[in-house]
Amino acid sequence: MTNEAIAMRVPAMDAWYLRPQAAAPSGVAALLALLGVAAPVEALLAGGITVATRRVRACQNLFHEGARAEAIHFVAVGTFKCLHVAEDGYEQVLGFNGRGEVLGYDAMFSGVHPTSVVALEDSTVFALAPADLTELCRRVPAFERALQRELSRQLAQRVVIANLMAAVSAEVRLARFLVHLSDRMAENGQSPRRMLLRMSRRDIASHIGVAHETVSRSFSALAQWGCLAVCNREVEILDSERLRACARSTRGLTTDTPPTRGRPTLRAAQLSDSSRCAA
Amino acid sequence: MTNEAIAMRVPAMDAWYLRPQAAAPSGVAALLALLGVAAPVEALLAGGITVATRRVRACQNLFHEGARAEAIHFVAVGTFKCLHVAEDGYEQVLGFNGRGEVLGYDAMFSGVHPTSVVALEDSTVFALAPADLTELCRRVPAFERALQRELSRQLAQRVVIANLMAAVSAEVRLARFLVHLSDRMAENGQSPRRMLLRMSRRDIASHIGVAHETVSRSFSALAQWGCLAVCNREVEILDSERLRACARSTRGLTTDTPPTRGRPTLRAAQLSDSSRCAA
DNA sequence: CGAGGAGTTGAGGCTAGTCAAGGCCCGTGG
DNA sequence: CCACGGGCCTTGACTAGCCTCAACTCCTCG
Repeated sequence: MTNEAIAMRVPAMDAWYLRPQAAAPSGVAALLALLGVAAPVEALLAGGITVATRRVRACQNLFHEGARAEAIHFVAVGTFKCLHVAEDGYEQVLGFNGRGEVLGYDAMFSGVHPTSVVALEDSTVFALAPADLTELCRRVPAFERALQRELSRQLAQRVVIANLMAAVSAEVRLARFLVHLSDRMAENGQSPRRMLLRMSRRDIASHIGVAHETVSRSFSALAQWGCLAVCNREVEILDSERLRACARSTRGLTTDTPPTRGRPTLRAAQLSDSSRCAA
Repeated sequence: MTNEAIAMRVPAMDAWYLRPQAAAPSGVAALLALLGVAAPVEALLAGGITVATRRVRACQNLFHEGARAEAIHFVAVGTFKCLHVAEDGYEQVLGFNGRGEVLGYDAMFSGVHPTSVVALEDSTVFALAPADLTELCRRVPAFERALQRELSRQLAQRVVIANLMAAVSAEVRLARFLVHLSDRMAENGQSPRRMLLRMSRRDIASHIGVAHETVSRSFSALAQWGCLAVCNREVEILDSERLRACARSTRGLTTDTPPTRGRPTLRAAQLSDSSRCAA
């Protein structure tokens, strides 16, 4: 209903979206290389499987929520955010995806995308039709294993989201977000210490369930505590152990996490004389 | 133990809730009947597939986080909670599962359970070994479709969790939780208006990301607004439309999507005067 | 050069967390 | 049998933390 309306509102983009764009460079081989899957030559040479390459500009949708799923995508270059739009337009960000990750797998079994995916920068994906996906799984067992590993990760996403949005302080949520991001960078062979955030503060705010100003303040707090160095979207983790300790802390327990001379001026203490708020 | 006791306290409601529901002769036929899958007789007669029946007492684990997954489970009778335990012992509740739902599917592809599952009342599950699961899918296509539908739902879980834990007021979160629960009751052919909650306030609190006292207050608020009648764990939805309107409201909004106005304000506040809650 | 978005920071009000007390119900043990 | 202890739930009081609004800077883009 609303989703159709939203889809209709962007005809120009849809035209671009649906353009053939032809199977580019290497096709199947490039996809398997991206996933780190070694494949027998005969599997590559056998025809019938089409791997399309699609470029998506920053801020454009890879696909819209509610759209019929015609392909499964693998991020080759770039970063995406996965989100759900409420009826009143509020964007709930569900996660961010980078190189090697699968997009739209959650539509494979229902046929309809339950979420929208938007590029955060100019990006490239490989697109594979469901039938070709099945065929590739049959021909390359290692690919099937990679896909199943990815499926496990998708299923585990709810734990990640719950941990990020749990009832803990904003600084802890941000710390958990950064730790998670850092871990994934490490998995991808990139530096887990220096990161360039592709998403806005607002996107992070939606993802961890706080206001975007609070994200900003939490970055400042983590920096003051010596965990981070922050310069706009460039983040360097200075003290990984302290950051992880912060990410581990919950609200129920005493402030055991930032005991180390973190707070230069305890703002809360200064504000203690805030008269009364009695009814 | 305590759950048993509590269940005993509401005999009239339990009689309604726990109505016979197919006394389950055991085996494959019972499992397929549970899922509403019609199967050819020959598929049932052919041996080789073992469907075990397992009883789990209230407050006991069906399986533990980190355990190797040896079977996939289908809830035949009862209710479970799915949770993740943090290092400091904090229980993050990820969801609740009732009759007909699958438990432990997220371990199928990794071999290890990423979450724990605990019975909220004395319950019964069907257990199926992975190999038998595959075989049953092969023999009964309708079962495979049912399983794929379930997989879609599991993948969509992160959207549900994000909506429940998003940055909105506690009353809205609780309303969303109840609407979701009501919808699932309706799907199962049970009354979507009168519900007996099998989980404690604390479990709900963890699930929607607030303190358990706040859950209590939010129940009271929804009752005062005329949405609900609440008596301990017995909940009756008096005004479904108002409850859903409350569930829809959000606290913030992105200036991105709606080019026009139509700000839905912040709170569903105009619903105030409602004499009493007892119906 | 102005417009506008992204990010930061401050001030203040309000939500919800925390602590506490009390009611209710049960199981245990005297 | 009853007293006791301990869960669960509710409600009240207090207040810490976060949301909101607002101002300002920086940067990009037309």
